[in-house]
Amino acid sequence: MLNHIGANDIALQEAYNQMDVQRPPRTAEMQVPAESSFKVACSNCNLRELCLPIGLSTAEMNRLDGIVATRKKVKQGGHLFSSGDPFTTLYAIRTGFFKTCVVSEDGREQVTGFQMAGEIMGLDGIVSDHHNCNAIALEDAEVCVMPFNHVEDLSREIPVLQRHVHKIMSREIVRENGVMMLLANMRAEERLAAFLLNLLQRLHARGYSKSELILRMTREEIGSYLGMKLETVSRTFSKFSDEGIIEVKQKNIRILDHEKLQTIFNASTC
Amino acid sequence: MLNHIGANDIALQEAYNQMDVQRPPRTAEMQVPAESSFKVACSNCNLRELCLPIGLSTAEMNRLDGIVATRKKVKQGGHLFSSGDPFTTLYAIRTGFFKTCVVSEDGREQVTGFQMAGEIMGLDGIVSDHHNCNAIALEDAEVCVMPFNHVEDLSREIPVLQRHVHKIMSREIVRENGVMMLLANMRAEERLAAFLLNLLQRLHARGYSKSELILRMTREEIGSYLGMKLETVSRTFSKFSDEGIIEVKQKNIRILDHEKLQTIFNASTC
DNA sequence: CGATCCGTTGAACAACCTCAAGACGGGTGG
DNA sequence: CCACCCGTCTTGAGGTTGTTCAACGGATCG
Repeated sequence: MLNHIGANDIALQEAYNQMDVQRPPRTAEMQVPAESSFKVACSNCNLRELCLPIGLSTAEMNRLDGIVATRKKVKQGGHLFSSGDPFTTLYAIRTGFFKTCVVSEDGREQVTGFQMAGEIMGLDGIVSDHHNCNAIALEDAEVCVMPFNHVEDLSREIPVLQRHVHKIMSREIVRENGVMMLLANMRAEERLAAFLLNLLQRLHARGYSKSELILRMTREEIGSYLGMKLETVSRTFSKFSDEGIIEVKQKNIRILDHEKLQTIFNASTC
Repeated sequence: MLNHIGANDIALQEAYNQMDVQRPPRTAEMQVPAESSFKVACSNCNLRELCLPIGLSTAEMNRLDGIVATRKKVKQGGHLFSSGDPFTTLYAIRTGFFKTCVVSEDGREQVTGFQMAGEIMGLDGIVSDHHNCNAIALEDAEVCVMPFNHVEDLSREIPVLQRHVHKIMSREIVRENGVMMLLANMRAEERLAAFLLNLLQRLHARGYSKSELILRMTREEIGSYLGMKLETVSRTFSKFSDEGIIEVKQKNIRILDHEKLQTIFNASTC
């Protein structure tokens, strides 16, 4: 059930359990203009198991290297793409953290997801050739630019890639099914527990601790995603803290009782 | 915005405006065993513009005929597939009406969508090779069975089909984004207005009236989809009725003031 | 024609929201 | 280096929406 709101790395969690990468501190020197870009190769990217299918031959891998046209840096707060922009490419996150959100005519913003390294963005644009949401960096980020025509061309020649693309889209559909369940059926505490567990799972798959995390988004953004007001998010954090389940220090969260969090998440009998 | 919760027929609405098909009354004779199936062809199916890409050559069309292995009838209340079933095929609805729903461990059911003729079901199963939701017929139905391996094989040879498959999946992602917005941000009246307008739009695209519809689902199923209790659904229907916006006679709904419904849907300033 | 499911309505209640005030922390400029 | 400022977060009090529980009416179907 947790997987329903999970990211596109569920099956790969085990493979990454032994990783112990720590995110390097961001320094001023690393912040280059948002539009700068340069050539790269997937075949020696340490995230390739997150983005690409497994079991490719060397020849196929070499062909796939061409799938990433360029990389692109986005500074914190910058838009990778905006609703209404023409759709031409998918993006794979190399570093950084994004939110995607839709905005209704009357200005209400709905965060539809949070994305981290190895996850794919832009799938919403395929149906209408225009993006349907905003993708905004919550910290300085770098993405791989994958022209969709090229993805399709290669998919026709590499069945494993074709299946992989289909799985990524299907996974997003299933994730959103889980969010619907969360929004329609769960109470505030269950939502927040589900949110934290999901983030922990995805971060753990990337080599981070299971018992600590840094929230890259504000309380308001969490609230938007979970269908509750920022005050309720804050109160629920406080409640968890009072109960000794977590320790909250601003954006730093330490998990003290993972099991209890799981129990809250599973709670039907409230 | 309405399109966010729309079905996979948005772009085709205009093409179908002139249709004037009325659903034939269901009789006992039409109800055959759920498992019966037989061969058919897409090329002369009157729903092909809803299921299939436009602009195919005759040769391509002939190849595509083979995409539907069989048809399958499902009786009201029957499961087309269930969560956990091995995934092998997609389904296109020929006649009838379905709901898809996920069930959490603790037994809470969440309706994730309602599907009608020309719409595709089963995309949720691709990611894990197992279905992730239940698809249940809300009236006697018939679907086209399309083995997914075959869909993929043909997609590799017919780029237009490949793109079409991608669009269908992207459309589902965008639809669910809209549902998230609805669940997280809207009040009961807005949700129900959005729901009615969406159904009307999709039915209209299939030749039905813009001012009348028959609900194939119960108040509870509507409530599940919209994240509210059946009592609230009923009360909101009554409220709309009192205000002269609609006329409610059990499952029969007549739209008296389409514009007002639209206004409620758009209402930010409540 | 009775059983059952479905829908409607009322009244009390709870969860969450709204509004408001104040605390904290990081960044900036003097 | 310190003071200030702004965005963010926390907490309280009171209000509102939607839920819960319950009873009843109506439709459908064997």
